[in-house]
Amino acid sequence: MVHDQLLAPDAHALVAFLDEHLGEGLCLVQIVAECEVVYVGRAASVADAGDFVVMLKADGSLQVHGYKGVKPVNWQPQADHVVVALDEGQAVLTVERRSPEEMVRIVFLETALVQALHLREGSGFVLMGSEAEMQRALASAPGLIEDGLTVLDVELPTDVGGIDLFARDAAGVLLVVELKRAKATQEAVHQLARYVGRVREVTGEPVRGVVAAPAVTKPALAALARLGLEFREVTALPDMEAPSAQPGLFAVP
Amino acid sequence: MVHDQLLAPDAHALVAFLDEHLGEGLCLVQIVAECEVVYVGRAASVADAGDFVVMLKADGSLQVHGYKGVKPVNWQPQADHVVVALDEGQAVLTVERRSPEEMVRIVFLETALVQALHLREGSGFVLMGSEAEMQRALASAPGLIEDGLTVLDVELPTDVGGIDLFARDAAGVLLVVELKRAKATQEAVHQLARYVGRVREVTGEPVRGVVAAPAVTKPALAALARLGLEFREVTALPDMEAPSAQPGLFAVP
DNA sequence: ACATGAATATTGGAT
DNA sequence: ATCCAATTTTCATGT
Repeated sequence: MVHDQLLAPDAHALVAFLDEHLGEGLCLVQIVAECEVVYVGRAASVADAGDFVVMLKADGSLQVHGYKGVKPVNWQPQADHVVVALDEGQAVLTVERRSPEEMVRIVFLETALVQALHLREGSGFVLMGSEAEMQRALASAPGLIEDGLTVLDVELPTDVGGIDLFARDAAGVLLVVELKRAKATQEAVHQLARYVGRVREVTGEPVRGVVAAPAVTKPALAALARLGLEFREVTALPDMEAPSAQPGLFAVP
Repeated sequence: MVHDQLLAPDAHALVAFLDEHLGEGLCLVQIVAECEVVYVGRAASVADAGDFVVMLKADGSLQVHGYKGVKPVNWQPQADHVVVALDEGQAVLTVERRSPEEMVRIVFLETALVQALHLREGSGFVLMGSEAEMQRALASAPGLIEDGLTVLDVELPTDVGGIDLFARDAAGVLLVVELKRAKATQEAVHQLARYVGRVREVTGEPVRGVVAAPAVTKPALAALARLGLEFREVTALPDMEAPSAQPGLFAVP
């Protein structure tokens, strides 16, 4: 897994190391160094000298990590051009990308460590509790929202956006459902209001609107009331207090 | 910068290493290993055995990186609880967090490398081209949007959200500006329409609406036309074709 | 290539 | 603590 490693290389050694390993197949290269980072593209930024972990993956993605946070200080997704060179005695890494046109340039002032890793691809990954999954679950069991619902459509496109769930209630009234996998905010309410308004215009029928989410913010609930819309609590994941729901998977000892 | 390092440690050695270094001050710990990762919280996920780089920062944030992409396979921002233990002969790392309640659990099957780094905090970081900066620039030079504008307010709160820029045009007509630092989409148009509608209701005056952005999507432009709203091109960054705009900073040889 | 919308979004700021 | 809005959002997906 650890392919190669160099402690405290000088600029020449660093450049040679990167030249050798950057082109390689499934190689992840890391550099721990004091460096300066400049970014120009969608925005522009300058990071003065500091200690960072620079991570270069085989797909051309770059990230520069500081001492805190999940988010890198600087990054570049899927760059098409990675160049390393000696410039005035210092190793300089330039990562470029077309579309959008942007660039990260890293000057290595003092390198503590450079290493090349070989990461075999993980075999399987499963995620549960996405909004897409919620949508499927509710479409096949609309009683979770309300008894007597008949689902007419899922992800129904309108000229103001796609309606998550479109149905008719037990009384035959049209119902638009806006789905959120996390706590619903005012934005969700505005979205719903837009859809409901459009459906009313198009059909000429009365239309109910429901935000379905595990929770609502207080202002969002007030906005719903003001607009004559509704909230229904729906959870994205099976209740973890009830371990029988998904035996094995959620049983974390 | 490289505080400590262990190649191919067994489970005991790994646990001891982590116990020693995880508590330490400004310490970033990395583990390169074949492992399994389980996450339960806002959603839930399982990653089967694969090679990953696990990064633990001093602030309690965790990320698990695979062979590609800027985004980690699994992560946890600012966890409050990090525990490492031996479980059936294997090192197991558990990272927990309250609010929201969630957890990542990593079982290390075969560890290639563990290292503790000490990253001194970077001294300075400057970002240019944010929307906030655009707002300040336009507020102090509204002529960039249109001649004769008088700015009435910035970030004006209404009950349907905050208006980026509120002004009166040369003819004295109210004008609502929705600002976007990147290409404006239909979402921006809907937002603007909402603000304009609300301001019309409240003031009873005619109100113009403008999306100001470096570009618009074609559907968004159509929506603007349909709603009687306008688009104005405004760039977030000084033109990089004109290197004199910001001498030095944008001059990347 | 363009446009849209979700995300375990993360993060910072305001209330 | 809660809520909102920006983000170099990234990323997958559909057209």
